[in-house]
Amino acid sequence: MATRTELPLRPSGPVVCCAPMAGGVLEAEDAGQLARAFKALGDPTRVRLLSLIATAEGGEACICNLTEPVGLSQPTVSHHMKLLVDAGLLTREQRGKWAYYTVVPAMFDQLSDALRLTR
Amino acid sequence: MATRTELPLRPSGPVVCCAPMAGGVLEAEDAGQLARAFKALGDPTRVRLLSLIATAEGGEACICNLTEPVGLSQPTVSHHMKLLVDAGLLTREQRGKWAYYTVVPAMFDQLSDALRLTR
DNA sequence: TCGATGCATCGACAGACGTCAATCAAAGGG
DNA sequence: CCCTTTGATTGACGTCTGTCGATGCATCGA
Repeated sequence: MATRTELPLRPSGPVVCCAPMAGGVLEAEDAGQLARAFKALGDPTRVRLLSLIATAEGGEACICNLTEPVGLSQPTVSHHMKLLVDAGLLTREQRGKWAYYTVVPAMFDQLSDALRLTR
Repeated sequence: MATRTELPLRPSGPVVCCAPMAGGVLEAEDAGQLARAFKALGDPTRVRLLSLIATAEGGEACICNLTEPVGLSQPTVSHHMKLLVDAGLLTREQRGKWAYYTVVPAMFDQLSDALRLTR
């Protein structure tokens, strides 16, 4: 395809996402991929959850560590976490009774690059 | 803690977005600022519009240049453009009959930085 | 002055979203 | 084995969002 002036899409990347944004005009599919990820970031609660996890000891946190800080019910927090995992921003690992969540740096890198207008 | 892995925001940007976030977890207000901007990016049509403008001749475009590429009605395109302007991602300038839209690089820089986990 | 053009606004509507209480499922501990 | 703990799922709710057609408001050309 002719589109590839910037915000390149790594076909071989570990994470499936994103070919933006100032290069050729983004086609519908690429725009959809990007928008899906950004939509997950478009809620203040989810931004706080990500911030909490990223700054937590060991870079991980379980639901029980997150419910109180954000001041929402446990089902709501679980709901947001699922969205973040589905968006590829977090990974989930079950250890015993607890579910530990960790950020996916590669995804953040890709999104960060997607917003860079200059090469 | 020692390594500052967080979702930071540059407080010194020329664009009004996002208060300085003192050291650790993002507070509610800061998270809200960030989320507002990302929410504007959370729609495929808006991502395409931004891409179209960023790659356009002279870095600007009017509604009439955007309606056909995205395949939506003029009112809908105007609606999206207003959201993008309100989010600080675009500026609008009326010249004669036409309204020209341009991207705001500083805002993209800020958001890009906010997604960087490593300092 | 009149008609055409470019956009914004309005009103409406279907679908998506954020939230909660209630419930369910699995893992540990006694 | 129960009973507690942790977290996911379900069902319901009010609100927000994306889209359109119709309309209003400037600006320009004739």
